[in-house]
Formats: sequence, C-alpha cells, structure tokens
Amino acid sequence: MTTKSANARHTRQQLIAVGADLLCRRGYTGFSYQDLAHELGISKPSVHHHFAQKADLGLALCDWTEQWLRDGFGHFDQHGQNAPDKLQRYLRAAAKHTFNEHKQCPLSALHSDLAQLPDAMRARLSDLSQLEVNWVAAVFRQGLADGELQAPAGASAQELAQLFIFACKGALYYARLLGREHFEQSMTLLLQQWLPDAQPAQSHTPL
Amino acid sequence: MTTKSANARHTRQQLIAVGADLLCRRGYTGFSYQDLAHELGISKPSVHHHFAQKADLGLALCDWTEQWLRDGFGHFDQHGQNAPDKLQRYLRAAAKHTFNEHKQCPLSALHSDLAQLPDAMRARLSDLSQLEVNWVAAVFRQGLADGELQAPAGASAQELAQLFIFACKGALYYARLLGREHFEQSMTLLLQQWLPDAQPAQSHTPL
DNA sequence: GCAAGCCTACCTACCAGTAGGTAGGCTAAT
DNA sequence: ATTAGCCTACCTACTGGTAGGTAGGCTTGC
Repeated sequence: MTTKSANARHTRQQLIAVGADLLCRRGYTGFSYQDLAHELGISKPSVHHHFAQKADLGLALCDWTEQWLRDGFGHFDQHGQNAPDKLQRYLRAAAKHTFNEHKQCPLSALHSDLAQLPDAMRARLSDLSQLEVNWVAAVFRQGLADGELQAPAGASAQELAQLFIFACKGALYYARLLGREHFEQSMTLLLQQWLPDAQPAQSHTPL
Repeated sequence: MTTKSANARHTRQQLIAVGADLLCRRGYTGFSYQDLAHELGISKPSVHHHFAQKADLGLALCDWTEQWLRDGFGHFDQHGQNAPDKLQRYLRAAAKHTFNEHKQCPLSALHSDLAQLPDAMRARLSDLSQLEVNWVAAVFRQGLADGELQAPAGASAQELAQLFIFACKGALYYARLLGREHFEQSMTLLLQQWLPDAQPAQSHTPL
C-alpha cells in the first residue's frame, strides 16, 4: 500500500511542513538539517537526499510561502464582506499566528535573516513581498472605489497598502515583547483614519 | 604611555564598538567571538577574558544601544526646530543608517533574533523598545500641545508614537529589499496625515 | 514467470569548519 | 608579588555537506 515513492513524496512534504514551522519559529538560520532529521525520525543525509543544499530547501519554503499567501488571500477574498473586513481578517490572522501560535509569518522570518540569505532566496523574498503588497493594494483599490475606505489626498492604493503592511509587520515584531494590545492599538488607529466616518483630526476642518 | 589597563579599557571598548557594528549588520547570532577576535587582531579566548559569555557581551551591547538611543534623541531634541522636524530628523537618521551604511538599528537587529536571545537580553530589549517609544511619544505630546501635529480624535501621543515607530521599523525591513523610496513614501504618507495643513480624506468634510 | 538492472529512499560513518567556552602559562604594569 | 591582559592549546557540540553502501520496488528482456 505504502509504496516507497509514495513515502518519499510524503517525506518531502513533511520536510517542507516541518521546515516551514521551524522557519516561522526560529528563522532560516535558526534551524538545521539535524533538527529536521530528528523531527522526522530520519538521518541528516536523508534530508540532503530530498534537498541537496539548504538553499534548495529554502527555495522550496519560498514556494510553500507563496502558496500559503495565496491560500490566505483567497480565504480573505472569499469570506470578507468588503475591503475593511478583508483587512480586519488579515490582521486577525496575523495576530493569531503571532500571539496564539507564537510564530512569525514566513515573510517576516525571512526578512529577519536577510543578511544570511543566499541571493536566489533574496530575489524570491522580494517577489513574495511584492505579492503581498499587491493583494493589499487591490483590497485598498476596491475599498476606495466602493467608498468603504477613504484615502488622504494624493495617496494611491499602493502607497496605503505598503504603509498598512509595514506598520502591521513592525507592530508584530514589537508586540511580541511589548504585548498584543500594542499591535491592536496601532492597527486600529491606522485603519480608523481611513474609514469614511473617521474624524481625521480633532477640531480641525479642512478647507 | 599605553599602559596595560588603558589598553584593556581600549580593547573592551573596541569589542563593544565592533560588536555593535556586527550586530547591526548581521544580527546577534550572525557574528561570533571568532569574528570579534579577528577584527581586533587578538585571540578568541582574549575576547572571553573581557566578556566571559556571549550573553555578557550582549548585555553590554544593550547598554551601548541605550547610550546610542539617548545620544540620538538628545541630538534630535537639540537641533529639531519643532516636533515634526524632530521626527523628520529621526527618519532621516534611520534612512541613512539603513540605506547608506547598510545596517539595521540595533533594536531591530535584536528583535530579529528575539527567539535566540537569552532571557536577560529580552528583558533589556523590552526596556529599550519602551525607551524609544517614550521619546517619540514625548515628541508627539509636544507637537500636539504646540499645534504642530494633529491627532485623530481620541488618539493619545503614546498611540501615535507606537504606530509611527512600528511603521518606520517595518518599512525599513521591507525597504531593504524593495527600495528606499518605499520607506520614504510610507513615512511621508503617515506623517502627512498628522500635519495641521493635511487634507485628511479626499472630498470628505467631518461633522 | 523471472531475473537483471535501475531507481528511490534511506542508512552509517565521516569530512572540514565553526560555535561557545575552558585550562593553564607568559608578560608586563602596579 | 600580584594581577590584568593576552597567549597557545584544547574541549564538546554542532554546522552544512559527502562517500559509500543497502533495502526494496519498478521495468524490461528473455
């Protein structure tokens, strides 16, 4: 029943799954082939059999991350009622990942280890970051078109998206130490300014 | 002239200086006693003579970071004309550090390696993060009092400061790969909303 | 039907290099 | 004489990676 090749596919997938988990918990340089081997109950050279070099596994983890992103975005697109709701779902997922599961998102984990990443992975990470920006930008574009979101004069959906993501990732970094409420406070404040019923500045009326 | 103890103080200071540089370039786990020894032209055990364990050096680097922060803040306080100018100087310094010198700020570097940090360093990093938040919060408090900055209704200086810092740090992470302009765009957009002459939302008049 | 040959997945044993860290000795300033 | 600062030599544990071999399934030719 369990043929050798089926087992192999299984092992390879398990390596990616465990690798992704370790990546999110300890970063790219924070886990070793030893760790993977131990986790799967196989030998270190057997890990090399599936991924000759760690960079090969790293690239596979980038592929995994791309799928992880696409799945997440698909889910938010499908269940989110409107743009603000999609962003809220994105933030809730990020918070759950960070504070309940005590993991970083794979993108942040890779950004953390940027200096030790092989060139191929850096290029891939750049693309993945852009992929994330693009999805958030599309949500903002939709929100602006629907009137569910409101931009400061002259700000593009792309710019809003980047600020949103950067603030989110930075807040997650710091909130791991400072506490979850710091993340929630900051992101609420940021989004609040872009909601139509927001009061953008106290006792100030624009021209 | 160069007495042994003077030389020693010098070596210790050099270790901290080089350690701080390596910390900002490669992170806490990204440099070794070997690297420090090589850089100073001494042996690895001699480094241990000054800092018995790496965690001891790590704590010393936290002290160095605190001084680095206080010096920076002092400089911005002294030369900044008003609150927005102080924030701009903070951002310019951060950009220079990241894009010209290709370093992370020591706080971000430590946050990146959070999972591998000894407990004592984590506690220290938490305090340092709070120190930075407090300074930025003070600048916002001043700006709000002077009318140079304008907060969304209900937002405290503390909250604005945290969002400002988190966005800045997150933007720096991403802009290392995506390009400096992404950092500048995002932070300009964020600050612009809090300047008195800002047009907070296109064709929208608050009640 | 069956065996030869190949393939995949795994193994043990090992490599050079590096991590953080230690023991003990020499030298020179106090 | 003591001690601070440095040294050589060494330790254990672990890094990514390799050499060489084995077990067993798959395919092919006879």
